[in-house]
Amino acid sequence: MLDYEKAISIAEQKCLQGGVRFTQRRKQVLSVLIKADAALSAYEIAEQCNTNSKNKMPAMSVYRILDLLQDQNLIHRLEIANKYISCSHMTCSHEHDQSQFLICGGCRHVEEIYLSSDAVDALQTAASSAGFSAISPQLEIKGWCAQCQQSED
Amino acid sequence: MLDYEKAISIAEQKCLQGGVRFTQRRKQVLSVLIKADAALSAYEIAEQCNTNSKNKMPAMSVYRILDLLQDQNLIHRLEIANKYISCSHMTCSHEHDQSQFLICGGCRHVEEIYLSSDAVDALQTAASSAGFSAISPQLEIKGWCAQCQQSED
DNA sequence: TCAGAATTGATATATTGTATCCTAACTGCT
DNA sequence: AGCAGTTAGGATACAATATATCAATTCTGA
Repeated sequence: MLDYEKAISIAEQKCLQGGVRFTQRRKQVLSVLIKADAALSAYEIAEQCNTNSKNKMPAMSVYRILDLLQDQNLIHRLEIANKYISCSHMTCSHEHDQSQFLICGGCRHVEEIYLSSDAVDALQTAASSAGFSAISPQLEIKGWCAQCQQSED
Repeated sequence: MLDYEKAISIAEQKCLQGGVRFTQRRKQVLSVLIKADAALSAYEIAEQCNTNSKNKMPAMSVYRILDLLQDQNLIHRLEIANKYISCSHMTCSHEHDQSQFLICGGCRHVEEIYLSSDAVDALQTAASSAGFSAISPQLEIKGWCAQCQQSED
């Protein structure tokens, strides 16, 4: 899990750089995601916010804030799982332009992995020969986690 | 695009082998997908059915039928796009256990690609070292198609 | 302080997908 | 053919995810 204090201060910086404010509402949403250390749906995030605080967080606001946090590269949206996760590279100083996620088809558990550059290159090549000129830097791969694999037997 | 007549007759066989009936309703849904030669949402399929025929096709039935067709390996569900596409290997005689789709983040256009076995191996290796014992045979990759790439400029 | 921009609130609605229960159609058996 | 059991489809309700819109509020810079 990310160092919470560090992550928040970096988020603050990134928002500043991006010309947007790091408001209480936005901090609240990001905090939930960092502390959860797992992929959560927008409505799960809203629920979390509402148990921790009396100031009601509507789902609508969560979506807006998630969009913004994504623009600032602070979180990722996992399209296969319909969930959101805090960027594990947030506190790194160097640049990362590739993130790969394994998503369990059974329990929807999400695991971040690191592909070899060869594998990434192969994907890029296949994509461009199909007329896709720029593949997304984020790859989602569906699989079966060890636990769900077992219970299938 | 698939040879329609051939595809339908193969679907009939596969259903027979699978111990399920290839009813008119199921044929209707599969026909729409084959003829569309593109990825369609469940509701788009229902709409298509309803313009071609007077016998109303409820979305609920479409979902049920899509599930079944998927079990028989006649169609694929694209989770990133929330759409369905007829299996382009339906009329092949040999086995295929890998399908890879490129999905445009802009227009949601879907393109089927073929990855080298090296690339697939790399994915498998990365997955298993993360505790995912069996990666899904279907890979969805998000990117930007040539057209959407242009209009971004 | 005040105007304009950014942010949030509030409400409605679209889209995608499931749950449930009942009816209709088909199949295999006698 | 007639019946019992299974499979398939219809109908309705609703859950989960997401977007659109407009008004109110808060912040920022001049």
